Amino acid sequence: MTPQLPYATLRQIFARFAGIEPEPKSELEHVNAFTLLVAVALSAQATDVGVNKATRRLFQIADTPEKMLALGEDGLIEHIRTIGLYRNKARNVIKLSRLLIETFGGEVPSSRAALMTLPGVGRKTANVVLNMWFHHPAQAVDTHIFRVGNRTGICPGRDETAVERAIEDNVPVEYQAHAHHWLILHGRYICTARKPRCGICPIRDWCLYEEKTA
DNA sequence: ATCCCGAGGG
DNA sequence: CCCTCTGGAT
Repeated sequence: MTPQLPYATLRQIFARFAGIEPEPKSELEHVNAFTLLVAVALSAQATDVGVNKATRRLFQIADTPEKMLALGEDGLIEHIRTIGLYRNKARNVIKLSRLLIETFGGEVPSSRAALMTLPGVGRKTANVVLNMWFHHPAQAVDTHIFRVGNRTGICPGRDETAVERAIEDNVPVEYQAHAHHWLILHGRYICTARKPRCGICPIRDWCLYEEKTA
C-alpha cells in the first residue's frame, strides 16, 4: 500500500486546494434535503452530469416524498432510464419515500444510523448527506477518493472504512469540512482513473504516484 | 463475490 | 471493443 503522507505535507496539499477553490461544492443539482438524498442515491456508479440531466425534469415534478410516491415506480423509471442501475434505483427511491413519510415524518433524518435504514442508502450516501446538508464532518469515500487517497498517499486504506479513518486521523481539522469535495474534484478532473493528468496537477510535488506522465 | 446497467470516453 | 462513473443489497 502507498504510505501515508506526513501531516506537514497534508497541510501544504490542502492549503493548495483551498487556494484554488476556497468553497468547493457538489455538482449534483438539488433543491432541498429530499432531492439531495435522491440525487446522491441515483449517483451510484453514474456521472453527476448524467444524473443532473435526468433529475432536472424529475425534480420539477417530484421534489417531495409524497410527489415521488404519486409518480410511482414506473413513472420514475421513465425519468431515470438513462442512468445505470435504474431498476434498483427506482425501486429504492419509491420505498425510501414511503419510509420517510411513515417513519420519519416526511423529513430526511439527520443521523447516519437512521439514514442507513433507508433502502439504497449505504454508508457513503449517508455520509454525503450528513456532510452537505447537515454540515457534519462526515467523510464519504467514493470511487474518486478511494483512488486518489491511495494513489497520492493523502489517505490510503485497503477499504473505504480505512480511507475514511485515514482522513479523520490525518487531514488537518480545519480542512476536514471541505476535504470530501476537494478530493472529488481532484479525482474527477486531474487525478482521473485511466489517464491521470499529472502534467497539470497542482499537488504533483508531494504525490507518491510513480507514473508522472504528461 | 456477484449482480445491477446506461452514457460517455478512449 | 473496454473502462469508468460520488454504491448498495444479496
